Amino acid sequence: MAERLQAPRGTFDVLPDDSERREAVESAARRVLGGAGYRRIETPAFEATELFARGVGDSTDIVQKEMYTFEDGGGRSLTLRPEGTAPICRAYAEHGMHRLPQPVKLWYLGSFFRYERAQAGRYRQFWQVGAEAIGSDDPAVDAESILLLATLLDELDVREVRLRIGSLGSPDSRVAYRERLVAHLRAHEEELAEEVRVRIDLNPLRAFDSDHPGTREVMREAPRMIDALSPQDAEHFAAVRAMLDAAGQPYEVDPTLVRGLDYYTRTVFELTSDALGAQSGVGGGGRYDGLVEQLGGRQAPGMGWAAGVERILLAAGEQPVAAPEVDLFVAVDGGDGARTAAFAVAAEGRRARMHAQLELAGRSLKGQLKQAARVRARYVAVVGDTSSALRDMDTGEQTDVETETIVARILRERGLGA
RNA sequence: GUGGGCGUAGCUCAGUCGGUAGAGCUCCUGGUUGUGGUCCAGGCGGUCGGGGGUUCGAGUCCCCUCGCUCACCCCA
Repeated sequence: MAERLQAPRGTFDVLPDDSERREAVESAARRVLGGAGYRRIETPAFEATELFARGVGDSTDIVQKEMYTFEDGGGRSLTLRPEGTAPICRAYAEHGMHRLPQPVKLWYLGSFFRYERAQAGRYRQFWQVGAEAIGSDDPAVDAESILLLATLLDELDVREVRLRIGSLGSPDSRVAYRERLVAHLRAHEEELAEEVRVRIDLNPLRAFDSDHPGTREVMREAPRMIDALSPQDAEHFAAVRAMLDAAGQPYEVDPTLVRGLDYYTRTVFELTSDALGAQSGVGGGGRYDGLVEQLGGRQAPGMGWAAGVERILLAAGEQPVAAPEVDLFVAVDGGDGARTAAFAVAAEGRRARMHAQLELAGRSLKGQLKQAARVRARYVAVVGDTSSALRDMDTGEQTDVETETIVARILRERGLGA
């Protein structure tokens, strides 16, 4: 035998037994997001590398080391999409969606790619469901967006969910704040962890996440973004919180909440589940008021989030899905004539919109009955060379019938006929 | 990229001090009832992740390597 190939590291097959639960995520997303006026969008699986370099940010881990980048036959640098927001902003600009009633509300479900070491809840190809509202900076957009994700997770029975929110301010106050933070870190450089020191200029906000004792001590005294918000940003944040309060949505304000992508402004949030392992983030997002413009469109504020399908499934309880019922299983008890006749019976049943299955493996009659029971068939037609029998699998009753009348009989008995 | 754990049939696993590979489940066949979900019997199925070494002999010991997995990091 030749060497057996495996799915690449960090990827997985969705087998039939798993696919029903994933479909439940999709239909819940359609229900929750569609119900709020979001419409589905699909963008390409790969994009110009430039899109992510500019949109996500050069200093991010995603751009620095996690992208699947390749050159196509025409010498263009392309990248398998590592996230969904930048492509959607690109589409917004490309299709002139600023002419539509604002905000334009879009949702998506698809797979994304990041070159990382796989672990529980983290894969190289993974699926995300996401929502973006572009074209309004109203705090109601932020609150509604957050609430929609919380609702979606609730409907999918994701366990032990916690919501944290914060605000990063707008670019100018963020730049000023950043300078103060860097100065503070510089002043205490020798007390910081090595990896934090290396990133002082690249991404000083990361220092808040460190669990290094010396660093934590330094960060206790560090200036916090949330205290440095401009009056307008502080007001925006307060409005978002007031609306979450009004909706009865619990949350905690996390002044150190840092998201790993550069485009965020103002509101950021994260939903985590304690039912998960180390990768406890189920979904998160925030506002990105400068992104569309940065990608060459006209200025348009935006707000959105993404949630990991695998993590949703991991954090949701096991929910048994009932196997679908089969109306008719057509068994063969005879030679070639019987086989052909059986084929015709199954075909006729399907034309009558019945769920009909045919014996396809040359099993013994006993084996065929076993198979019929396995697929939860309601009736079994045992088709012979000259005559046939129809068996009710629930009652065990079996009657001899003309082969040609099998489908009509079932339709009559089940009340499926016209 | 760095650590820890683990790699024996499709799946879950056993394999004693190194002696030449087993169970349960699944699947197929037959019997029990002329044809199902019970029970019984049988069958299919494994280069013991791969390579090298020690040994008369390695699934068992040593080295290397690959893979899976959890964690760091980061995020969905």
